[in-house]
Amino acid sequence: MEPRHLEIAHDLMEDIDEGRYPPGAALPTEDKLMGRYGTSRNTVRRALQELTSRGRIDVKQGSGSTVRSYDPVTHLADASAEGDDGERYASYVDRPGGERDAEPHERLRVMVEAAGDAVAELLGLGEGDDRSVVIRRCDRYLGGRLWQRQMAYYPRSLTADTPRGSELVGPEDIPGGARALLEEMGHPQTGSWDVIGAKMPSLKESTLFSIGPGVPLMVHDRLAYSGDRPIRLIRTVMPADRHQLLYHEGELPPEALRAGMGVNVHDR
Amino acid sequence: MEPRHLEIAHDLMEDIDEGRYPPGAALPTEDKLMGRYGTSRNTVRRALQELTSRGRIDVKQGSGSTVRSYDPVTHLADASAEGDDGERYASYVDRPGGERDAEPHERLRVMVEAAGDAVAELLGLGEGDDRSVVIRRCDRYLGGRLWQRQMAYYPRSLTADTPRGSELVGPEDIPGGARALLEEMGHPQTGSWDVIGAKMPSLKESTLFSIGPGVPLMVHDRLAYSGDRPIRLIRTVMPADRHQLLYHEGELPPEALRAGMGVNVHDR
DNA sequence: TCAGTCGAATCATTGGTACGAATTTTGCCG
DNA sequence: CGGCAAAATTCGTACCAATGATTCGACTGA
Repeated sequence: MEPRHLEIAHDLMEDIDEGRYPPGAALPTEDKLMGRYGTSRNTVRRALQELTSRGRIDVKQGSGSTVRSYDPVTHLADASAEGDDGERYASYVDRPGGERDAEPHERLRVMVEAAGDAVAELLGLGEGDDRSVVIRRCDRYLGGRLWQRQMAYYPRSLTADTPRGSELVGPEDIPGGARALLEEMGHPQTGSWDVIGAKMPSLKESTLFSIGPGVPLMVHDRLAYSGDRPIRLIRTVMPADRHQLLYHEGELPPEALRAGMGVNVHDR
Repeated sequence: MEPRHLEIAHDLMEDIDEGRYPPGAALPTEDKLMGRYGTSRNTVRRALQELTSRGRIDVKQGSGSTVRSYDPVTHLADASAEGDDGERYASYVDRPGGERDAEPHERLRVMVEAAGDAVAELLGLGEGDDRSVVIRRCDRYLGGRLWQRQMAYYPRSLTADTPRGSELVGPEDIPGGARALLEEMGHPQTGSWDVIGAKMPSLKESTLFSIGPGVPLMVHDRLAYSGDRPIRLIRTVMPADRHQLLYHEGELPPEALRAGMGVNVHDR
C-alpha cells in the first residue's frame, strides 16, 4: 500500500511529465490539494516536498508552486579545449537565452596553504615532502549568482622562487595562462585525468550557489601531469541544473556545433 | 534569524563533517534531539529530512539514523576505451570492497520503435525520414540492485534488411560488438560527442535503482558519428553515489592507475 | 543451548491546529 | 485613472497527538 503522500506526488509528477503542467505553470495550491485528496495539509506538503527535493517544482511563500524548467549550458570540457588561459575552465557551447547573455564576472583569490590529505595524495606529495600548494580559486558569476567555483592546486615546490613562478602566486590573471607558464618552467602538460561526479550540495554550498533544494552539484576534477609528475589539480564545482559537460573524440561535423545541440537529461 | 530546523541540521551536518559522527555511525535518536534542542518531533524530523535529502544520512524505521558513506566506482569513459563490445559502457577502474566483487549480471532488451523528438533530432532524423530506431537497452545489476541502465539508439535505416543488420535487432549480445558491426556495414565510427549531466531521479527511477533520497543520477550521453552522419546514441543512467566517470588525455603514468585513485566529491 | 516469542525502542505516517510571513488581489480615495 | 492601503490568499514554521511498522534485544520454553 503506497503512502498517501507518495500517491499525491506520483500524480503530480505524472501531470508534469505529461505536460499538463508545463514549465512555469502553477500547480494547485495546498488547500486545493487538501480538498482534492481529502488529506491534511501536512500530507499535501510532504507530497510537494517530494517534488521539491527532486528539483521538479519551485515553492514560493505566498504565491504557490510552479514547475521548474531545465536548460543547462553545455561546456566543452576537453583537455584539448583548454584555451590560451589554461586555468580557464572551458569555453562553452552556449545556447541563447536569458541571463546568460550577460557578461560573466570573475573573482580570483590566491592562497598558499598546506594541502589536505586528499589533495596531497593526488598531487603525489608524500609525508616527508613539502606539502604547501598554491591554490588559485576562481569564482565565476553570471546574473549575480555564483555560476561555478574552480579551485586550482599547484605544488609549491614546482614553482618556488623562480622568476615566473611568482606569477602563479600573484592575485592577477596569468598572461598566456597557467598551462603555458608551467610549460615555460619546464613542466609541459603531457596528460591529464578527468573525474566527474555528482553529489547533493551541503547547506553551505546551497547558499553559496544560491540553489534551491533538489539541485545536485557536478564536480569535475582534472589532474594534469608532466610526464609522470602531477603538476596541478583543478576542481570545478557547478550546479547541475545549469551545467552539462561535453567531451568529443575524433572528427566532428561542424554543423552539429552550430545546431546548438544539447542533451536534456530530463528526457524520457 | 535561522529557522529552528535548519539550526539543528547545521549542527548535525557540522558534526558529521568534523568526523564526530563517522560514516556508519548512528546519530542521536529523534527523542534525544527533541530533548537536546527542546523542540517538537516534527521540527527534529525536518532537520533530519534536510540531511536525508542531501544524501548525508540514512534514516531507517525502528533503528535510527546513520551516516552514509560515499565510495563510488570510477569508470573509464573514454570513447577510446570502448572495448571489443562497443555497446558495453566502459570497463571500470575499480577499487576492492564489498558487493562490487560480485559478478555483474546483465539483462538485455531490444525494441524497435519510433524515436521521440529529442532522440530523432540527435540522430538527425527529420520529419520526412523514417524515424524508427533500434533500441538496445541493457540493465546491469550488481549485488541484486540495478547498477546502471544503458539505452542505445540506432537508426533503423542504417541496418535495415542487411544480413548482419539483423544482428542489431536480435536479443543477443553482438559478437565483436556493435561498433565493429556498424563498421563492417560501412559505418565506421569516426567521432563522438559525450554530454554528461546530473539530475535528481524521478519517483520511478528511485525505485528502479533502489536509491534513497538525496542521491542524484548521472546521465551520460554519447552520440557517435560516421563522418557527419550520426550512427548511434548511447545514454547511460547511473546513481551518482556509486559512479564516477573518468576521462584521460595524453600519456598517463601507469602507476597512477594502480594507485586506485579516485576523487571523492565529498572532500572539502 | 538454542530457537522462538514478546516487548521496548524507534522511526513512519497522518491528522489536527495556530500563528507568522510573503504575495497577490481588491478596493478605496484622491 | 493612479496610487496606496487593507484584505485575502498562500505558503512557512512550529506545536501536539495517535497509530502503525520495523528493529533489536531480552526473555522464555523446549
